Amino acid sequence: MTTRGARAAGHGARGDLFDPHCPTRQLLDRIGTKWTSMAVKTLADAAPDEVRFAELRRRMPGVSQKMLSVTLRSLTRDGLVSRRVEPTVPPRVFYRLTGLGLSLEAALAGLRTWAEEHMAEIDRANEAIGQEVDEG
Amino acid sequence: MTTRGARAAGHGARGDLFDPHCPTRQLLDRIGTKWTSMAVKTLADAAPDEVRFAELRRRMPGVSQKMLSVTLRSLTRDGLVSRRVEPTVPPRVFYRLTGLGLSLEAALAGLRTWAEEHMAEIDRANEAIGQEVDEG
DNA sequence: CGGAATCCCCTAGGATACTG
DNA sequence: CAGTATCCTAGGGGATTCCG
Repeated sequence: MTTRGARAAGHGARGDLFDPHCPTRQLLDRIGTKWTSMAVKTLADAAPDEVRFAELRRRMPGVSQKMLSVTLRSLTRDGLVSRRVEPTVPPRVFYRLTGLGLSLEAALAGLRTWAEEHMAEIDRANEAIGQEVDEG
Repeated sequence: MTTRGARAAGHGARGDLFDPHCPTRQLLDRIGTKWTSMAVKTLADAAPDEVRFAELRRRMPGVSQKMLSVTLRSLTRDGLVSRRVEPTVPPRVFYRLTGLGLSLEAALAGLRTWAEEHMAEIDRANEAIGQEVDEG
């Protein structure tokens, strides 16, 4: 999650710090961000309907308005989310996953399944540390 | 990637900042870390063979010895990687994915595929920013 | 209502040096 | 060889305030 600055430069450029052929790292830089996966999931649950900013915020417990804004802007830039503004006063802004976003959600679903099935094991492994000497 | 400190406390505890029923977030906190996914992949490619520390380091271009160490310790704590020490002088330490680690790799493979197929679109979307006004 | 700007803290993670 | 310990900085992300 460190090389985020490389985005503006375009990571196909010559001066890359890391393997430019590792799209996985790039992807994780995006979805590894605190609220991205939750936003994608929330929008996916609503699809094909659009969701307004405030409503989205309500469905994502704990997110600050700044971070939701930042997250959505990033997703929009990446072409994963579409943004529609109704130029009323006050304005209404709607978000929805694009086709690309939906396909990402499908890929994420796999991870989610794994997490749901196995995170408990990881927790148990962590708790087991420190006891292993006794049991030896 | 921020709430990492919650690990020691055990995220089943009462004081959780976020939904304790979101294992996906926990998982991303792990694999979203800069070197974790690369380490898992590298170990998976070698499986079922063990890999020594230095060899692993060589196969992961750019990783510092500190970060590899930290990453491996974390993976070991999580039960995703097994660690075997030969108490020779100098010592030789071998790493290998556990069954749990291998199953994670399988889940990660899905993400990798998605990334390889679609990161280019994301790049294109990013580059398109700024032109969209011209095109009307 | 949606969001941009500012301030500030905290952690990931790189460089370097030391140990067994 | 395989770490561990220390120092340092860049950036994520929370709170708060201001704007159209």
